[in-house]
Amino acid sequence: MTVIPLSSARRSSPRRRAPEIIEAAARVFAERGFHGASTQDIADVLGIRQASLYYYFASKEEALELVCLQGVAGYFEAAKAIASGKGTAADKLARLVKSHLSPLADRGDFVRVFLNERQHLPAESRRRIGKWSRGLERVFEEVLKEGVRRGEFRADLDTRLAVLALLGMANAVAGWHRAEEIAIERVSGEFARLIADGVLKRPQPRARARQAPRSAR
Amino acid sequence: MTVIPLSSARRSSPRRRAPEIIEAAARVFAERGFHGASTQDIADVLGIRQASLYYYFASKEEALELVCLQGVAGYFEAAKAIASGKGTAADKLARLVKSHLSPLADRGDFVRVFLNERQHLPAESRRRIGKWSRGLERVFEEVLKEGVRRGEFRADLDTRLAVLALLGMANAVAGWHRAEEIAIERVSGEFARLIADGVLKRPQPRARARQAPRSAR
DNA sequence: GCCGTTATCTATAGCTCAATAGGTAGAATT
DNA sequence: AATTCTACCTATTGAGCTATAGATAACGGC
Repeated sequence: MTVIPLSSARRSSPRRRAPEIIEAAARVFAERGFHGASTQDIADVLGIRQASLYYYFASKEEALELVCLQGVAGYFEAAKAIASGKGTAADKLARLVKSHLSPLADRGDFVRVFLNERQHLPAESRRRIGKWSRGLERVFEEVLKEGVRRGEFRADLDTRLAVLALLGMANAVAGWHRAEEIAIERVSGEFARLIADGVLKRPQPRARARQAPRSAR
Repeated sequence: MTVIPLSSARRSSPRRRAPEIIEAAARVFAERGFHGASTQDIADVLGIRQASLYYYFASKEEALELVCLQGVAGYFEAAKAIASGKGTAADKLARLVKSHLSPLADRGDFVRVFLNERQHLPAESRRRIGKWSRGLERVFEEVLKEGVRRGEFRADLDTRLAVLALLGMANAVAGWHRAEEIAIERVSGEFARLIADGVLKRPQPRARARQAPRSAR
């Protein structure tokens, strides 16, 4: 018969030794977009032939999924660890921002591809990956709600909109942090301050009352 | 000879009656991205044949440029009018945000295409269009600097980073304002508040000292 | 009632691209 | 030493896409 049942099982295994290949894909996808990039472009980066790529992935779309997966990896876990840890809500928020921006330094291409190209994933993997995003939003929003409950944050804060604002602001960094020559550490700090205090100057606060005045929990 | 000098001059004129065509292009580009969309897709939206599109534009890239132009149109002028008008810096900032978000309501597709696809424009038109962006950033930054000078805003504010944060936050709205069912008016208000005040609750300010305590100018 | 213009159409050239088939040199395994 | 596996290669197919060429139907002006 025409069946070669091994091949499909085989094909999914040798991916272990392929980090270079997906890194090249990430670079190319980040630069030209998924549809704007050809598999030839990826091969050129690696110095191999176009067809040789198919030893490492079964389709261009699978390559995109692998890149996107590395683009979100760890975000949720890191955020959850911070949210369920110690500290005031304001402290947690600052640390969330910092932790959210730090991957830009060492795998910016992956993050950019996730942010800009995930829409071109086939429906199924898009939904699978989308869950991480929504989970992350939930973690951020819970910290905001906690802050409101504890009286640290404004009672009239729309936490949903605040999350979207915050993530929009943070994710946009991926778009310019190369062109602007500035360390992400610096950006994290400034953003945390901006989110907490805004731009307005206050009639200096007598006591720096950041500790929650309400009862525990 | 082989020259048909009329044709190229002709080609650029009948565009007057073509708003439907670029709107269809905007919709398709917004949905699938420039490279992910085919001219066939655009024709399908309009119910005409693929080749007929070339009566309205000379190339797919020109179509993208036309869409992008409508995606930025007016932003700079509106912002400049606000910046050079009356009011406190905080008021101006709030109005800038509102004016920046309002085009999303009636030409969201154009704005989205400008934001996400302008990178795929040919170098020349990309640079031409990029000037509007940079001009807009400058207007925003000048309002921020004015606020600092007048003592309305924090003296230690990094105005460049604040602009990027603010625009990142605002531009991200294009990505979700459909899915989240919320009026942009509402978003503008909440964002303006967020930018000014941040999320923190203050030990209630005695006097709502928003008027500049410094000398005029 | 002829003529130019406008807004389409059909047909197709020419190209790029993803993906498959099948081969092979060298390293590792037995 | 023979065999298997790994990491490529060459060659090609077939689909899809942009853009051009040339025809035409409807219509308004003269």
